[in-house]
Amino acid sequence: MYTCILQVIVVVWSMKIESSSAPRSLCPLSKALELIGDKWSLVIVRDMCLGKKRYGDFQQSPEGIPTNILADRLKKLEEHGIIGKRSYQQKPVRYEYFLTPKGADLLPVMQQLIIWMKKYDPDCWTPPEGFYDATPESLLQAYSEIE
Amino acid sequence: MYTCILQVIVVVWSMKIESSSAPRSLCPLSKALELIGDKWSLVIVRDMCLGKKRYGDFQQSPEGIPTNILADRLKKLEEHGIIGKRSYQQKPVRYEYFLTPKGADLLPVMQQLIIWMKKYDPDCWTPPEGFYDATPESLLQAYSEIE
DNA sequence: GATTGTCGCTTGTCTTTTGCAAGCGAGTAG
DNA sequence: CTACTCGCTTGCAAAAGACAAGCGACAATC
Repeated sequence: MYTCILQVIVVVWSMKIESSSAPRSLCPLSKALELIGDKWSLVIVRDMCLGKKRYGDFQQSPEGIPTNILADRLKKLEEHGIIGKRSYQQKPVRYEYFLTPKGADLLPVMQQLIIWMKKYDPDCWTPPEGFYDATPESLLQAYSEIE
Repeated sequence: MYTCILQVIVVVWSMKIESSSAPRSLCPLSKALELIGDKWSLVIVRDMCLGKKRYGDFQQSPEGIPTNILADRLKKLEEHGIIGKRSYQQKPVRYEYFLTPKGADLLPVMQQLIIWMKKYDPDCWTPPEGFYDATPESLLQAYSEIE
């Protein structure tokens, strides 16, 4: 009897711990929003499109992302395969971040968001030259040229 | 002296009350995320694209949006001109919601999000026939055909 | 005509997330 | 030895979110 109750508790707990909980639905829009539907994730991806790589780079963006949120988002974006990291020095070991193909493929989403916002809020900034012409492939190309 | 302090308090308060606070930056992506960068807003817009109009319709979506969040988002989306509402009955007065041109123009954003998610998570649902071919204009057209 | 039910919310309460500031460890520079 | 940088982590208060219950204005039913 009590054993049974304990088992239920354990199961409920393990459900909370393992695999970041079940999706709300299998709708692709809803699932996408569960991954990147917040105010900061795409700002970080934007910065990476613009060539930023390091923790300090992201911190210096004009939006002023809180440092604990930045650390959390970098971890989640990596868990979801949107970004990757590699160490750029030992002693102490430090990492720089880069877009994976999955992350680069978010470019069309951001382009559409920007087109939409520019249309209804003309005061906001104009993206850098060639931004609308960029493709996920051209972003990844930029990485391979560096190495 | 005390008058001065009171003035300061009034100014700070009025800054909080008027116009929903200053944007983090004028970057169009960042501003767009401040409007619709959350897990629920685009789910509601999606439902409206699919022809849902009423509070109860939105509640019945498979994601199960909490009712207070739904009320809050409908209010905010209306404040930002993304949706509108009109009464469909008196006694008691009840409203139904519809996409404005600004709201309908979010369709390309959602289409790109869905393309992205389908590419990296093939298990999720396939959108209804003709979804990718729809345009903001065709969504608004649907409204005018009803009346 | 009292009761039950529906619709579109609002309210209360608790939990989670966010924002801000401070701290910290492993180094380098002076 | 002290000061400083970088990339975080920790602590805490405030805001937002989730869940359940309630509510007002009616329509339908008993």
